[in-house]
Amino acid sequence: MSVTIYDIAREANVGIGTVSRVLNNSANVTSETRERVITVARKLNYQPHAFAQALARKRSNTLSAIIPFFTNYFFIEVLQGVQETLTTLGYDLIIHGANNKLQVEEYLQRSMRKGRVDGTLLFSMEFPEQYVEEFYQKKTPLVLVDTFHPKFDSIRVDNASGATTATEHLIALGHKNIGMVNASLKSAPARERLASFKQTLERNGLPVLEANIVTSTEEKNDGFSRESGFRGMVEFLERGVPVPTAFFVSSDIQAIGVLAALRERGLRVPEDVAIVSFDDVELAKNFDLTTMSQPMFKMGELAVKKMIERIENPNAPVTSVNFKPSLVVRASCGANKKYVFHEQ
Amino acid sequence: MSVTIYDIAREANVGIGTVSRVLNNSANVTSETRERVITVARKLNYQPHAFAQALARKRSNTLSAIIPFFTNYFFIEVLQGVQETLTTLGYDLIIHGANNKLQVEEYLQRSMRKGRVDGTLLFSMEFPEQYVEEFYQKKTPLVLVDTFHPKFDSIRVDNASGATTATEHLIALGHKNIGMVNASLKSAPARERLASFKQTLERNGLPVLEANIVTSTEEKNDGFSRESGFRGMVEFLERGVPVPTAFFVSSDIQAIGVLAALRERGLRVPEDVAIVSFDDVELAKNFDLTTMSQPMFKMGELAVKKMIERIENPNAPVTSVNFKPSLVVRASCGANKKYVFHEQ
DNA sequence: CTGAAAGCGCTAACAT
DNA sequence: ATGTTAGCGCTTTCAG
Repeated sequence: MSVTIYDIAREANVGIGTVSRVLNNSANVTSETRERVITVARKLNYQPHAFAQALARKRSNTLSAIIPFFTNYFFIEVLQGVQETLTTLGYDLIIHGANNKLQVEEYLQRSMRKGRVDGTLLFSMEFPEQYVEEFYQKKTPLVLVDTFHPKFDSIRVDNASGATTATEHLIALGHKNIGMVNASLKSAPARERLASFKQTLERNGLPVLEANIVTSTEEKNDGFSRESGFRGMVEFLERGVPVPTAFFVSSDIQAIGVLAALRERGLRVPEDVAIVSFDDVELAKNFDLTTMSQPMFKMGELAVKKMIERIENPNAPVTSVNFKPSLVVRASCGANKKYVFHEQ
Repeated sequence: MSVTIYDIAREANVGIGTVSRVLNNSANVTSETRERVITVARKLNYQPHAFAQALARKRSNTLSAIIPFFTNYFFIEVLQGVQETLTTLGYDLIIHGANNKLQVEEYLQRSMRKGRVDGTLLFSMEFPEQYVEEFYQKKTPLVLVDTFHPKFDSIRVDNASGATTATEHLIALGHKNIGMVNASLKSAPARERLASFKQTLERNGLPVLEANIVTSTEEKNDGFSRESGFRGMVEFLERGVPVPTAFFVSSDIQAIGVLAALRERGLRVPEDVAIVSFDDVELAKNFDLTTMSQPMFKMGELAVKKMIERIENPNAPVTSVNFKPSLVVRASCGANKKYVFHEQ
């Protein structure tokens, strides 16, 4: 069988209490006995039994993350931040991939299961209203990532700020007629990005033409997809209205579709049409997309920090932090001389 | 505090043993008392304490997966299969993202930590030789996914079969001069795909021209990247040799780069150059790539099944299953009339 | 400073 | 059929 503190205690001629004390670095142990215990533990290659610890400590040192398994991999990068941070803190991460609301609820249920996890992270999906009271009352540690609810801690991207920056960049480049290719309005980020886009236009004395805005009606991934961008732009071009000299696109993945549609029509990027998108996922680099970059890894790190704080202080006031995306200028906006990678 | 079997026992006027028995569906309980216990448990909203169970059962019902966090997301799809299957079996999944060998070793160490997990899944990375003995001796359940070691169970893609099918498809389409864009030879799949490509050519009486083979020397992700494909094809075109009428590309992601390089040179796909790639990740669909499809979700499912079998029978002979990829014909090979999506 | 003992919540062997 | 008891491995009083 595997080695326990009893084995160490026997071998080191001490009580198990002492062994536990040195293993946990708690005070009041002679450096002499401490040494002895440590030596024996190392010699025996002792490994603490996580569950026994969890049971005795009433704390599992593990978190769960409920993530959408279908998305554009934005969350994967955030998850990486979560996971690395957790590792340095000695926590483990259980993941639950959810593809629909039902599964989210099921996993939320599990999270309530006493003792299993110390807290849960919910990614990019709405927290179901019917669980609000329960989580709130029981003070189950919960941190929302890329989603929001006033009663729980959350970490988000400042869509308003990002859309504003993107639009202003296009305006600064001299564009007067700017369009937008948006995802489905079912998605909160899509709504927020649209609103700020319009406001920025107005604030700069530019007309807001509904004819220049295309909104996805696709179900899949709320229209944050390449096909959605492609079809959106194709439909737009068929409207026969004058083509704006620039477009703000609500995600990189859509922008890639937009690029294809534009090229099919013989329009060059950025010479004929400038593009600024949103997210800065790995692919954006490949397509030389100017885009609003989100500090995904950092968001993951912060999510963990918030969670730890919440676990340690269940009654602290709810916090919500918004990360302001930063503009990454590549070729698609035309600020640089380069052509867009795949359109050369 | 939360409700325990003691609470249920008291309320239902039975012993905790009985409560445990009905909760575990073990035999020998009057249906009358069973009813009573169940009713009380439900009324009290009893939730078993996972760690206490794990401690008593000496089984945690959780697995860990060590995954590369940087790859082309092939593993994400496999992971989804793993996760869903696990959920239906009542298992939990702890993930460890590793970006280098050191981290793999660290997580492997953790896996040995008694009691924490019942087994571990290692994805797409080599199992370090120095751990072989230890894992083998201790019979720590281990299943390798998309990687191989003779001493442990593994689930892989049959690269030889896939490369053969891909090459034969091109030959069947009438191509006589076929090139290959490969990833780094550091990667076993790349080596295997190359070998079968050559063999298939020979077997069909076609010449194997080294000048028609481009091999990536990129470190990052072993050359399985868009940039790698792009640069590879650009370099090839600069060699000035006659351009083959078809290419087998070792991954979808590289093929996307190849497409860009070809188009830059004014070569159309599939009219001037036909392409067949490998993987069938989400993007392949978007680019209308004819490719070798791997049943990723199924591989995940099977990995879990193998793991369960291994846990239940630690001494069973080691198994290794190879999934034969199947050809998915889209536009890039020219078998269909359609043009390649982004090149229209 | 340290040993002994009492749990943590549950399972399983042992009685009855 | 069901109650009782002894652990599972560890933490944490409580004495001394």
